[in-house]
Amino acid sequence: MRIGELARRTGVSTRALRYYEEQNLLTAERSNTGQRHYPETAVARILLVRELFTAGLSSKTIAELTPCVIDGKATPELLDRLAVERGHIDQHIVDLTHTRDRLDSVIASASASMDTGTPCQPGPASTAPA
Amino acid sequence: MRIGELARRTGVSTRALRYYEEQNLLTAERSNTGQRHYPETAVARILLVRELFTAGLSSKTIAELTPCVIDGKATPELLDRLAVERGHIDQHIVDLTHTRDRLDSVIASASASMDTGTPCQPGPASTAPA
DNA sequence: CTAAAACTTGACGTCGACGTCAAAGGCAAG
DNA sequence: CTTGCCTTTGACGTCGACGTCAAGTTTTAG
Repeated sequence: MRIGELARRTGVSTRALRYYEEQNLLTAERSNTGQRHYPETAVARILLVRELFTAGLSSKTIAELTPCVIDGKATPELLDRLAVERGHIDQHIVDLTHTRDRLDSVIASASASMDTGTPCQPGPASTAPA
Repeated sequence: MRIGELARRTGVSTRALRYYEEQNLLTAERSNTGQRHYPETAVARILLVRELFTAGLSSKTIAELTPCVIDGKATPELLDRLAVERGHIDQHIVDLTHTRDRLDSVIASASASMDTGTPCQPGPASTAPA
């Protein structure tokens, strides 16, 4: 498969795919005229890379970890790095959950104040009041 | 309180604080010589702003929503925006949880393969195999 | 064979959240 | 008054993940 089809099938731009290759997140066979050719497995690989980008990892980190995730090439150091990144993601989840809950209570009290017509005395969830 | 103390107490640089003001995330009194002076409540406000930045909101979005979160100034439109952002955060949590679980299974199978000495046949969690 | 579509490398542009440096003015201590 | 830290505005720099031309090949459709 060539780069255009891979782009369509993954929803990732060709520019991004070339960028991924440049960052060693992806390898490609070359035809004798220089065009990239990808195997079917490239699709899953791209989706993994996207997933890790979405999780906030940098291309450098992804480049270090994908061999482990894809091929099961795991050294103790890579497993450490993997655990560290897992920890970051976990912390991010904790933070996001906290923020979401806070927004929920803001929405709840704001909705209530709109219902009652009161100017919204902030409830116990607000951090602001002195 | 002047900008330096606020910076120390929030762990945010003075540059960032001026940037926040420029983006209308923060207001400051000015002394007759032009120096910024903040009330105690500014500390909590900064922490809220940081929380929302961490949650992936842009300064523009934060500027639109903080009046609602801080002062309870809620119009139906703001409540909508708030709910939309809550949804984004929620989706992000779902994505991150999925990625974390995937990393977990990679770590588990990689650890197992290191224990057994096998070259790590990917388990049911891997998306890669054709 | 020819025109269109797809592909190549190279290089500059973008955007957001600041970092960093510069030049100048403010403020409390000795 | 001067020393030294704090603060001011202004403006350019940065970094990552691409977007966007540009100019030239290659592949495909007719």
